[in-house]
Amino acid sequence: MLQSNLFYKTTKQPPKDAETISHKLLVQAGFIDQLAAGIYTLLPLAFRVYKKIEDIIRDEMNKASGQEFSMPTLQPKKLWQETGRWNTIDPPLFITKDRHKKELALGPTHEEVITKLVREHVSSYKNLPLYLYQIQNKFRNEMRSTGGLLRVREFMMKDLYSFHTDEKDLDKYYNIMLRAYQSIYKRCGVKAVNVEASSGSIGGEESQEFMVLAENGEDTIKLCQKCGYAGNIEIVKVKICPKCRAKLDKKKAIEAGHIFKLGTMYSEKMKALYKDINGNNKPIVMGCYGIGLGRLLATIVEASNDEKGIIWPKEVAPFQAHLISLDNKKAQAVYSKLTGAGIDVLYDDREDVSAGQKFAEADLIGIPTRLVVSDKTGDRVEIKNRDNKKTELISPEEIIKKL
RNA sequence: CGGGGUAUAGCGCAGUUGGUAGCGCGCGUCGUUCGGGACGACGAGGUCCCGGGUUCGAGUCCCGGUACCCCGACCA
Repeated sequence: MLQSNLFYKTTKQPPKDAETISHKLLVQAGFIDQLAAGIYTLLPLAFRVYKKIEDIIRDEMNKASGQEFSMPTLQPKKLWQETGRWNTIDPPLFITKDRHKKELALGPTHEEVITKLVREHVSSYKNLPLYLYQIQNKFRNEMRSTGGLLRVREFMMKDLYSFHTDEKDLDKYYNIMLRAYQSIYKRCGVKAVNVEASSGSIGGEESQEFMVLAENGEDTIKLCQKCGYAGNIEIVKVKICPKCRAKLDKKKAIEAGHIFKLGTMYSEKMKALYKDINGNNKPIVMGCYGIGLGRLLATIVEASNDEKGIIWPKEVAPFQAHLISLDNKKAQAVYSKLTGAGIDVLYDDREDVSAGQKFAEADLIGIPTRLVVSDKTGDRVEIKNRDNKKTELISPEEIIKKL
């Protein structure tokens, strides 16, 4: 990609209203644009990162036997009245009306829709277990949006729902999801701790949140340094670890994912039943597993930056390498070699921009590998990683091997 | 929804006692620069958030709205 064609714009000054580091950097580096409170456009740079995160999540869900599909955003009131959540869900629903004055909600989550679907398609224990997921826009009528992409009113979310004959089978799959989630955060380059949590208005029996330690976190967790136990302060009121009795540390964290054992609360209310081996009707046992993609993107920035800008972890970076040209004739040849080898390169081909500005922008954007071609580099290329200062002169062929 | 703030050029801001709007960045043209956000000259760019009111005159004072941000409660 030629940088002269890339739709982006960097600024020296952070936006006036930005408080969190991810909000500042994502705006300054030209990744996002605010449309209204809690509503953001993902510009091409951010969209590239978003797609990488989506691919990782999709890969992990598929490995865990999830089947991807897509449910509607518009959800009829009638369905939500079956669970009683039309009026009680918090944050409240975004409600709209069709031309016949029928009320519809913009989906904040899909327990109702999927339970309706599954009760029609599943009738026997032979149809279970079942794992379905989607990656789709969610709408939440929050009282207040905060911190740029950290809490918004419209966002992309992966939600997987699992259906089982009994609690034991749910427990088994819940642990598979737990590991899949840990793998997602690891691949996205952030350290997440899973903590015991309260289930909020989703409800259910047990839930765990995945917390990324960060100054700007809205949550506080209690962490045991000795045995690794962690819990949200919403439920852990004690000062001493319930597992090993060591002292608990309080830490600020961002909730980057949440998984729930729903049990039979939805299936009972909505009559989602299956016949067991003896021909008896039983409520389907359910679990749900959610992760917000935009929040994860911002969380990565919160966890990985320096005074100059963002430092993207390799697997989610918008480009593999940032080729900076201080000599276009030579750089063009390097660019052709790299793209010919299938490497995704952002090539700063601009001729009317100073070297200093190119470097400053490169640091701000945060692509992990920086390549420079100039009259000083001879027939080689200077390579430098975003997260350290060491530079090295190597041949284009060696770069292809390294990347 | 309760409390606190802000609103002036694309962005960040200044604007004195009420006298008809300016700075920095960015943008355009030209020239000089060219390895850490270069410099000069010229230039374009305004519903001073909206609606009323006071006044000879309102960015500025008064009243009423709206939007956005922060703290609280809730969430991925």
